[in-house]
Amino acid sequence: MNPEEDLQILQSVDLSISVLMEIAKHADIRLTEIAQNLGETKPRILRSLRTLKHRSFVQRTESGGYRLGNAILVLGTAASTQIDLVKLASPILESLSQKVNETVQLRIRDHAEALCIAKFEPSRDLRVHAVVGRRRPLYAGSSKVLLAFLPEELQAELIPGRPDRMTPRTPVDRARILVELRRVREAGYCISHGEVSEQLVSVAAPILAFGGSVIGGINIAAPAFRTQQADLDRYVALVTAAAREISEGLSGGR
Amino acid sequence: MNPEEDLQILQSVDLSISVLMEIAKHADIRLTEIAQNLGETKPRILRSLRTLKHRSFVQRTESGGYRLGNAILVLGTAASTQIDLVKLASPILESLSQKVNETVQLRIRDHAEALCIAKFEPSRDLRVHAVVGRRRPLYAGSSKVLLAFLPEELQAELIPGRPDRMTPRTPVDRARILVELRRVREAGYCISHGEVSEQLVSVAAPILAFGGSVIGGINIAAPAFRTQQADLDRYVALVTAAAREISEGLSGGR
DNA sequence: CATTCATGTTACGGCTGACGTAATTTGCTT
DNA sequence: AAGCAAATTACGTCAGCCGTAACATGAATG
Repeated sequence: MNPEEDLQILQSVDLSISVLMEIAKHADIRLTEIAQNLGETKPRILRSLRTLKHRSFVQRTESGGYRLGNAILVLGTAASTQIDLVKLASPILESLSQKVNETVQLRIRDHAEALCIAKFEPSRDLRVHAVVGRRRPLYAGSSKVLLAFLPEELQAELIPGRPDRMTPRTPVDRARILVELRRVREAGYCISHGEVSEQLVSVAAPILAFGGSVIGGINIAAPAFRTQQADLDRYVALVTAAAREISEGLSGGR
Repeated sequence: MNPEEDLQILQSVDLSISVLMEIAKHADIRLTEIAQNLGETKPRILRSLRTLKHRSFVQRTESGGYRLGNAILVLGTAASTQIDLVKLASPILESLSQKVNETVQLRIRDHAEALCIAKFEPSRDLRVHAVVGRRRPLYAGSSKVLLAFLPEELQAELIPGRPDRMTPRTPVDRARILVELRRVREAGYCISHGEVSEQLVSVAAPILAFGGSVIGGINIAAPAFRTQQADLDRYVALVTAAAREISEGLSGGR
C-alpha cells in the first residue's frame, strides 16, 4: 500500500496490537466488528484473538465478546513502575490534587497529540473527569505547554492547517496560535479558559529537561464557576512548583 | 516439541508476548539477555522488539535497553475499567483499606497460583507492600480461600507434592493442608499467621458466585506486632462484608 | 417448527513473510 | 589502535500465515 514505512514489522504482531487497541476502545466487542473496523478477514482476527486469549491478554465475556485480560492488568502496572515519568510524578500529582482539591493530569506529546498518562481526581462530588489514554489536540487548552517550547518550525508542522473548533473559544487561526505559544514560552505556564470544554479552566506548566526541551506537562483542570482569579494565581504557583519538582527528580534521580 | 497444545497459535505473536513479559519482569533489559532467557535467536527478538516499539508497546532506555511503553500504560488503564471484578472491587477495597488502615488486596486464582490484580495501601509509614501481578502459592497464607471452595480432587491437583517452605509456619504437609482447607470452607474465611512472611498476619474472605464457586478473594495484610485478637475479629467481619458486597455487585450489576 | 440470516469456526493449498546463519557494523573497553 | 561483544543487516530457504470457501452454530423471523 504505502510506499514507505514498514521495514521489518512483524505483521501478525502488528495486527494483534491493533486488535488489542480495538478491544481497549470498545469493551465486549465481537469478532465480526473487530474484523470490520480493521478491514481484515475473520479467520485472521480469530487466530489473533486465540493467541491473545491463550496468554490472558484478552478474555471472553459472558455475552461472547472480548475484553482485555488479566495479563494486561499486570503489564500495565509494571509499565507504571517502569516509566520513570509516571513513577516519579504520581506522588507529586496526588499531593498537588489534594492541595487544590481539583483534578490534575500528567500529559506527554505523542506525535501531534497530547496524551494523558497519569491523573489524580479529588474525592469531591463535582470534579473534572480525566482518563488515562485520552488524546487532545496540542494547539488548544493548556496542552499548549507541550508545544510552546519546541522549535518554531516543528510547532508549525504540528498545528493542523485547519484546526478543529471545539468551543467558541478554541483558537483556530494559525497565526494567533503561534503568537500565543510565544507568550506561553515567555511566561513559563499556560492558562486556558474554555478552549477545549466550555465550562472548564485549566492551568498547566511544562516539565523541562536540560536544554529546555519539554518532557511533558502537568495541569490542573477545574470548573470555571468556582475558580476565581486568586485561585488561578495560586494554581500557577503550585503547578509550576510541581513541574519543577518533577524536572529535578528526573535529572537528579540516577 | 510438545505433542499437544498449540493448535493455531500465531508464533510471532506468542513470542512477542513472552518478550513483553520478560521486559515487565526486568526493566531496562537488553536484547541479548531477552534472547538468552527465552532461548531464541537475536534477529528474531530484534524483529519482535522493532514491531513492539513501532506501536509504543516498548521504548528504549537511555542505556540502550528496553522498557515497557506508553501504549501499555494506556491499555492497562483500560483493562482495569473493563475487568468487572477490578472495576467493581476498587472502591470497596479503598474503603476497606481506609477503615482498617492496613493494606488490602484482591486476588484471583491463576492456574496453580494466587495472582494479585488490585490493591490498596494506607498512607501510614509502616505498611505491608503489595504488588499487582505478584504470584503466591495457593496452599499457604490467606490465599487458601481461593482453594478451599474448589472440589477436593481439584484441590489435590493444585497442591504440589512437596510444597515450598517459606517460613517455619508454612504448611508443607499435604494432609494437613487439606484439613485446614476444610476448616476454611466451613468458617467462610481464613486467617494466616506468618505462613508466607514471618512478621505478617493476613485475613481473607472469598468472593463467591452462584453455586458456591470462587471468583476471587480479598485480604487484609498487617504487621503482626500491631494486630491484636480484637483487631482480627474486626478484620474478619469487615473483609467478609466487603467480599459479600462484591459478590452481590457481580450478580446484580448486569 | 421450518427457514433464514449472521456470526463463529474449520479445512486446505498457495505463497509470502518470518526464519536462522553468517557477515557486517556499531560502540565501548583495553 | 586494537580487540571484543552487542546490535544490526543480508539473504536464501522453508514453513507459518494467509484468504477463500465450506461448514457449524444459534438466534431471530415467519
